[in-house]
Amino acid sequence: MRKTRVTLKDVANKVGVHSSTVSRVLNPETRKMVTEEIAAKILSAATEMGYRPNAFAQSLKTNRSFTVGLMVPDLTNPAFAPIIKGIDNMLEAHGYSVIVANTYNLPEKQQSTVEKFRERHVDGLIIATAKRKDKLIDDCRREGTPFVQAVRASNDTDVSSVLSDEHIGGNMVISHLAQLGHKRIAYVAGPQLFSTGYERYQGFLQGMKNAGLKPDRDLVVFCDEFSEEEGRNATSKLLAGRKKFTAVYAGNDIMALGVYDELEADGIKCGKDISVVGFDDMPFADKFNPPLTTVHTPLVNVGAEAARILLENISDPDILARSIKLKPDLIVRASTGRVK
Amino acid sequence: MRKTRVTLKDVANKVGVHSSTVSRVLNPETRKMVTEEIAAKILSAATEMGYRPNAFAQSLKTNRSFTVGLMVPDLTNPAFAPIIKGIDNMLEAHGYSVIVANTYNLPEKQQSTVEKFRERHVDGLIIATAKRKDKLIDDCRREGTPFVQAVRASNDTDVSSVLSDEHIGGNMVISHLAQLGHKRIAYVAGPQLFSTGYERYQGFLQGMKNAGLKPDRDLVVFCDEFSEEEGRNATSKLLAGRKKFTAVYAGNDIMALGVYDELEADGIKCGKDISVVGFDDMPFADKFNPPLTTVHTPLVNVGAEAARILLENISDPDILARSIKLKPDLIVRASTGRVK
DNA sequence: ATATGTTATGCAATCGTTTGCATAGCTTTT
DNA sequence: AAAAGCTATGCAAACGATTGCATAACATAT
Repeated sequence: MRKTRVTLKDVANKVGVHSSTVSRVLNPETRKMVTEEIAAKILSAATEMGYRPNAFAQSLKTNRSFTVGLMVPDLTNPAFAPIIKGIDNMLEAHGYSVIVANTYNLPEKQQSTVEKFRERHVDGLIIATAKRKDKLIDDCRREGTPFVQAVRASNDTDVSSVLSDEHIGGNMVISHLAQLGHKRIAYVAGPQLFSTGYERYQGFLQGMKNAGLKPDRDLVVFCDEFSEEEGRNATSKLLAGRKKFTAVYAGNDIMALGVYDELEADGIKCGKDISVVGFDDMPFADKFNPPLTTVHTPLVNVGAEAARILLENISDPDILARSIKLKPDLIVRASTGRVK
Repeated sequence: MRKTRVTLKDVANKVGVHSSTVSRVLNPETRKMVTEEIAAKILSAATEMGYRPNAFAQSLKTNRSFTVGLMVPDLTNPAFAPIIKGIDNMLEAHGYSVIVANTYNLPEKQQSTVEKFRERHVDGLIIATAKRKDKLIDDCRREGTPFVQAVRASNDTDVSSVLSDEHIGGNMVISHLAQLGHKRIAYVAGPQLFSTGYERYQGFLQGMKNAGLKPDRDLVVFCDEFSEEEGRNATSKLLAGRKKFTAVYAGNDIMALGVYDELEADGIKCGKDISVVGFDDMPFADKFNPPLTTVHTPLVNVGAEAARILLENISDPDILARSIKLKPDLIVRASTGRVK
């Protein structure tokens, strides 16, 4: 029951010096100010007594918490795990801790989360919840705490962000499908109020153009969320329409799963009768039935880069905003095939 | 650029009272000590000025951080997402923030993480990394910070834990398989140094006994980690052996995926030729090929209960340790079928 | 009118660090 | 040997909140 933690003063008393001297020794930057012999004595006493600095006291004095806040919509979405991993690994290596919060796409939740983070004086924020137009981002900018957007970004040009290049992804998908002979390609679009939903749709349009295909308005369905259910709904709408299609390209892998479901329910074999493509390459996308052809976005790297930029921004608050788009890859699996 | 945060003193000056009065008003417990009229004035001034308490200063004084540390082996494992969600939701509702750390099953990492948490003076710990015999748990117990184990637990009886009831799970699986006519059931065991690996194996043995079946030593393979690769290796060993088997029960879903791979590679149809069962019911287990019959462990609840117990333990440190085992369910899908 | 009790507020110490400044104890210069 | 210059350490004031104690101000009892 050693409830009483060892403090600077304890160490100081033991060695017979003043606590400020101990502080200087324990801080690498100021270590050289004190006589080597004494420093050594202090160091050994500190480790022997098991001294650990009190992070509160330090932070209170220095106004740095070595803590960053991370906002994600819902970490039950498996695509976020690799992102968090990338963030965590990068930050941890620099002595930072990460506080995670789910916001479930609820504005109030987002607001309260930012306030919580402010109270805890996080040194920076990573925001993976932004809408294309987001008051929250304005607030954050005004407030002054360094932050970077990851995965999704608002339209603001003067804030840093790390995304995957959704346009290129779209191009790759369509050119792949076109090569397989597909012409009538349906698009199941994610929510357009998120950059992912919007940009991927733009990528689809551009890809069609580049492939010399004309997107059919009746073969595009917009969804309200990136969910299986919305994927199913969209697909049933497509099936109910009178327009034929030979391939479905979905706004993300989870929606693609919904597409699978609804097609199968209609007796249609995914990958044989109709090709399906997703986006993200979420974990286990290769295990689905059939294994899903999808755009692999380097999720771990998105996280890591976001963290890196944030660190730069923390150490130099006046650095200019940077936007990074990471190149995705097309992963061809069994859900796409030559048009019948 | 409002870098300067509003402090208690600022509010006090504005209203013309002392900062201690403001403190009392802002703290619900002591609000009644001050005249209503003044309290109202302070309250409105505080909100108007946008006062937010400085968490460090508070924590320094009160020795409470309203922060808890969470250690997981690897949050890339999709099974952990729901657990974290359960934890986060519960703690958040009580004003706590969660700091997550991956330890990748590395003892040094675990050690350094606990130290980091100590520095940050977390009010409690949730540990999902424990081995059956774990020095770390001893350390934590000695140290005195409240903690609870989740998912996995050490053998210690006097520490709290929240697990799923692995034995019952095993029974359900075996009785299901027996009912389908399976007698020669192989077991791909997870690492025995984790309670999950060990208890599930015990559950398998017990289930066999209850079903009047004799486990065949040659049909049990022990793996070093809960990974697809180990699942594959184990399966190839089983296939190489001369003993026939009609079903494979794996220590968790991820290993079951490895089993799938290796069986398919051998031209064996999972669910038809050989039945396969997993454990956990990880997200998207219903999307695999074939959809996986598995033991559903209530992951969100495991997290939530762990958090609840921790909260109790924080508010009353002398409370006695509690161990909760949540009842799992068998989810029958297409990976199991009548024996051929 | 004085003594007593009650209550609302202020004072000041404290939590454990960090850090600018003062100073004691040297060394070096002249 | 006195003056000047270093350097290593200590002193004490922060940081922003909480809280036991003192006290001013008023109400009540005698």
